[in-house]
Amino acid sequence: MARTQAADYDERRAKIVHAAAALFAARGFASASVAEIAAACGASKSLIYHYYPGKEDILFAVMEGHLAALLAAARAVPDGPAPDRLRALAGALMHEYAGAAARQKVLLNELDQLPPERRARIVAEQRAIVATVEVMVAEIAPALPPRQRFAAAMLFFGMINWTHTWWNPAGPLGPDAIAQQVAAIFLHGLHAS
Amino acid sequence: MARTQAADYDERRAKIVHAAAALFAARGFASASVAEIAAACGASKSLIYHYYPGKEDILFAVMEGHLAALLAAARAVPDGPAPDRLRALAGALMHEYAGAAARQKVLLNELDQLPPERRARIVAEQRAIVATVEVMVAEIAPALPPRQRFAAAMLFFGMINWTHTWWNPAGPLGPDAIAQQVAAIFLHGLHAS
DNA sequence: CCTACCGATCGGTAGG
DNA sequence: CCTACCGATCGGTAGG
Repeated sequence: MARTQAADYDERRAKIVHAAAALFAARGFASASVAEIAAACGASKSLIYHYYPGKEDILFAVMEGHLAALLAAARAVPDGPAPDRLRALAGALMHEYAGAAARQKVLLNELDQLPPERRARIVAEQRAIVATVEVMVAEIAPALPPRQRFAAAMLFFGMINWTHTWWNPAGPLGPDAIAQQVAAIFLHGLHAS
Repeated sequence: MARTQAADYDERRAKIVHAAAALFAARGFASASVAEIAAACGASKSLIYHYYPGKEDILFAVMEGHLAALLAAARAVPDGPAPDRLRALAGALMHEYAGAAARQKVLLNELDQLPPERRARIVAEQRAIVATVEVMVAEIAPALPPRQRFAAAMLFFGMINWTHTWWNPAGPLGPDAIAQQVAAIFLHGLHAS
């Protein structure tokens, strides 16, 4: 039987992942050192290695945790007509990004730093979210050839995901304002295609 | 007085920048080594340092060269009604990206690896291209509040720039097909806003 | 334009 | 004899 763990085991893991996300976002995965992550946690490097077997495992934890939140947000979109679902998804994603800018940036920029197997798992989860949008596109624009359905879905994610380069969640345009503008452009644009 | 230079001086610099762009795109700036760049050029590490004072200067050259091409493409868009200019710009950018996928990826992913002054210069050049789209937006949707004009322009670039994550230039959808779809969605979407 | 190196710092692990 | 953690240092490699 396993013996007792530190009472705050999960809390500590979460703190490490959080600090790592901020560092990886600011300086890049390869440039940020484990020593910096440890310092940001007020702990020793050995403590980090007690909780994670390696630096790369921390990167994977950052991405997996963020993707799990995105998938949950996508699944929480209520049933209804496709345009409503798309608006709801845009809003849910923008709200998720607003509170997780660092994790979002890491997910988008550091995928190549993962070994093939783990990268494939992340990509598969991303594709699951994309697939939900492809279904909406098929419903909104039935005349669109299947080949362009995927492209259309990716143009939607382009508008949404690119926001991390220019959008300030604390600025005058909140997550809902951006989500509405994205959904409006996409829905009217698709309909006219 | 300056002594003579190698006859193929510019050619060699271009080769270094090209090899570096491929390496930086594939492994990231921090993870790619100068030794790898040298090997890709069939040269020694010292040869690289003869042509560029440091690794970061090579990164800057990759970005500057690519942005110069993008700016030239943007300036080559002929005068006319804003919708026509936007369609032409989308096509010009997609054609530029099609032949420079590695440079495009480096420009989008490694900006943080540049020191503040140089990063500011790159950002300023990017903003110049964005400004041309803001002018088009103002012409297409005069009712749109100025504050949302910038956001709309960035949503356009989101669709365009995000293509580097999913689009295969050699696939069934060529640069013109993507550009047309982007322009159609954006123009119809904006008009209805 | 190369080989031979340097100061520094990396990710990861030893003993206690 | 366990888990949780520390100070110190390992072998190897980075940019220059």
